[in-house]
Amino acid sequence: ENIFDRSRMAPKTPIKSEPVDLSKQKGCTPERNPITPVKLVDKPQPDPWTPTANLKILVSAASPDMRDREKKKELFRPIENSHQSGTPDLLQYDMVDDSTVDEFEKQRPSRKQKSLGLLCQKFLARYPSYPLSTEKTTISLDEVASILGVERRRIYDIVNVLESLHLVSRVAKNQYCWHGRHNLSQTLKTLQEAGELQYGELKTFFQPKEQDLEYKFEERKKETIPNSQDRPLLDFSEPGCTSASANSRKDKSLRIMSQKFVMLFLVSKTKIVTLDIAAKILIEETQDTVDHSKFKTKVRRLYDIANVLTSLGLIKKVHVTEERGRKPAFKWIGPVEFPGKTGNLDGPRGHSPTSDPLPGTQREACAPYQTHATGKQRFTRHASFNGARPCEGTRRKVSSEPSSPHQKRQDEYCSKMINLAAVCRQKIKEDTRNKACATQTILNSAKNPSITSPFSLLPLPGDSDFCVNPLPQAVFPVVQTDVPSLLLPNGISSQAPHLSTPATSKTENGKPTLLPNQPLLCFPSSSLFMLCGGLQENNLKESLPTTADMRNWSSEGQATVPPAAFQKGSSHKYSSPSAPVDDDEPAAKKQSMERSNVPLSLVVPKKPFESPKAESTPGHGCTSAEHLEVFHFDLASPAATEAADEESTKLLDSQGQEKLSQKEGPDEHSPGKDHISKENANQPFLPQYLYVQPTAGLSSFNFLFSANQAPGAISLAASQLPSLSVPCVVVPSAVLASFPLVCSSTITSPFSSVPGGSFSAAASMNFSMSGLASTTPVFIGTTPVVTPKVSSTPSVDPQQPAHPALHPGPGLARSCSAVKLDSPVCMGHPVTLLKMQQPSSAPLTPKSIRPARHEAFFKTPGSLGDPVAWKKNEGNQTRNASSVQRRLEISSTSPD
DNA sequence: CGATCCCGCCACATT
DNA sequence: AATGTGGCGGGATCG
Repeated sequence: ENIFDRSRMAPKTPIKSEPVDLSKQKGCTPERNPITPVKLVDKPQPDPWTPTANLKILVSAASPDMRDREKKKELFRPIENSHQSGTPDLLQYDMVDDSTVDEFEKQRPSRKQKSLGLLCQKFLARYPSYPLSTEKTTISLDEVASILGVERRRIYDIVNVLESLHLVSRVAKNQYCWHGRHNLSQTLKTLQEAGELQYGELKTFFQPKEQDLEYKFEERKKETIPNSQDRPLLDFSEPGCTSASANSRKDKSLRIMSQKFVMLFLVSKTKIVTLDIAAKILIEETQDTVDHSKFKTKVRRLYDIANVLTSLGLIKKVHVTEERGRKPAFKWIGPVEFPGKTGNLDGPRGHSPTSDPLPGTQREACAPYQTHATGKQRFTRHASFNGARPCEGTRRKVSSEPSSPHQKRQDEYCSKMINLAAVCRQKIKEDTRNKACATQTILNSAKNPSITSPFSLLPLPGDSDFCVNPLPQAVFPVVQTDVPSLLLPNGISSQAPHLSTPATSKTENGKPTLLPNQPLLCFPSSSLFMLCGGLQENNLKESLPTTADMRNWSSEGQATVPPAAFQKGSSHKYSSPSAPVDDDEPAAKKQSMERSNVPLSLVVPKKPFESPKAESTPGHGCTSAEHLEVFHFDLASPAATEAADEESTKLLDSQGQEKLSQKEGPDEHSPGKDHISKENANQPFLPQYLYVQPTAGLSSFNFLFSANQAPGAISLAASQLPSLSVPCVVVPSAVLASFPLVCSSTITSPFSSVPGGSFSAAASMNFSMSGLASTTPVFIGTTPVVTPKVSSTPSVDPQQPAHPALHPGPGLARSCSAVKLDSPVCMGHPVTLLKMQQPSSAPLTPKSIRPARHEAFFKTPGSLGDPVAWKKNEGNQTRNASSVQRRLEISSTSPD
């Protein structure tokens, strides 16, 4: 409730002012910004996902009853409406704002607002992309449905797809277990392998170009591919466990379709799959017949799947123009190469191996049940681990199928499938021995939900996932290695995916070392979004959704990305240094915290280096501190970003720049705002950069830097960090400052140092952050300068340019390297940093600094609220704005 | 008008 | 039989 209120409050204010304010203040409150967007009035559309979700959640929390009632319509509406503004939603109820908003929006929900994609984002926002291994999150369908205000049926659509990727597993009746993205890479890899077998031949066909190809494709399909019907090809999932019986029902076609759909992407050279081709392929045997109706239905389902995958940031919608015309298609934007083995997570990168060492597999699936497992599955699983039994695939046959006639075929297919599976399995094993092991275990464990945790616990090779968990052991050693891997994982829902891409870039960049650094960051994907959303409101939202953007960044930005991945992992690692134990607890706590925040899940990374300090704090102290840190982190970054964005946007926009945009991809977005949003999105990444952490309450420091690495910058950071840990710290303040700044420029005051100029600087910083620069701090300094640059052009190109300029910093460096940025920047960074420190810090002590920060933050209207509040999650939008502040508070607090 | 895809009926599975 | 799942496709929206 508290949260709720608070959020409301804050938002409200901003809201009120809305347009006007914006124009005036510009920076003032981040919140506003979001609101501003509202201006979108026109309908930004971007979706509010997060915000809305938060709102809903809040609402539900506040009054379940209301929720139910309103649930569908009313609730929705308001939310939706508000959602534009994001924050307002919550508020919506009251508030003047409403009136305002309502006026515009009110009208009706608009179908988009109820879209599966949006719903999925909301759903994903509720859970951490990389939950700690130790904890298991169970999902109650009814609960989620009511919270999100949708019918349960819709939740099934989401969960089924997520289940196909092993992000969740069914535990029991109405209960699903959230696994997060830890095993995503592994799952994708498996799918890719399976896809090679099944569709490898067709690869060529995928190219959209020719129809002819398509035809061929189809033909082959028939031949080659077995019919479908099979169940999950892959289903790694669970092992048989239980019942075998399971088989029942047609296998969830949606699940199978989802896997196949993903496989098509993974085996496609272009990574682009048009809907019609996918539908044809997926129709399976039916083949010829292909009734038009059937085709139509299939396409419908693909849209459902695509919406979820898009929300996950694995694909984005594109259009391929063929001779005939333009056809709807989707492009894979998730990780492509999976490191030899495991690859987990990393995905994005493609590079190789990062570290593969890790392997981690982890578990994934819990196997929900056996049910599915069909023969094939079995194999797969089996492969994974024992195999054994399973039921056979027979069940299927029996079942219904309209086309019983095909049974034979099916059988054949099944056998083929099985063979394939076996092959795949072998390959997989070979490839990833480790994985396999892990997987197996996982699988086994998977069965039991609880099991999972064990995995995590286990250090195994598998853990690689970076896991988070790995805790102690892994932690130490791992650090670097792990980190990278961690990075990979982007996670995050929408963001995450994005991240992944970036990750890739990272990899490139990276040096492994760098990577390690990255780990630092983590941020909850959602959180980011959330934040962003709050700030920018709609824009942000959009950004989120659009993974594509993310990609862009990543690709361009290079670095940008890593962020997500690390999140948790990184944090862990860092923290780990201190002691396993600490890690664990903290981790656990974190998780819990995160989870609660859900949206925010961050990981906090603690720095190993610091760890010592942390340790001092150890346990609880540490934990708390850590958490705090984390939050700060996350928040900060987001906030900063947001702020930056806002300001920048505002400023820029006004000027025409926007461009901060960094990277955004040129691709899509066009509108200024969009850009912004992108930026925001980027921002999330920002996190990569730095982090500050205060470790123990003490001083700590924090800092951060970017994951990305910036070579130069990074180097600094890295070296520094580790060693320095302390000194560097500064960042936070900077960050904070930035935030405030962001918020509104107003902040300047806080910033004291910066006033006017600084202000701008601050803004810039934000940008940078978002942009990529990992090094946020740097940015600051640099930023200012950059900012101007930024103005450069509008969007597209600008992005980078701007950023580069902006970023210069270390993170930048990375980015530079990768992207266009200029390296020079790097140089700047250091400097920047200094600046940063000075201002804030001069004082070395973090604490002292902090206060200042707070002030700044606080300034913001939102004000703070308790950390707790935001913790909760939702309310995000509102939070966004406020979040920043809160963060600040927290940070300060925590230390305290 | 084609692309999307929400909505929810209703069959089948599970309890 | 009740309840959980989820296939499916009509038809509303969107672009």
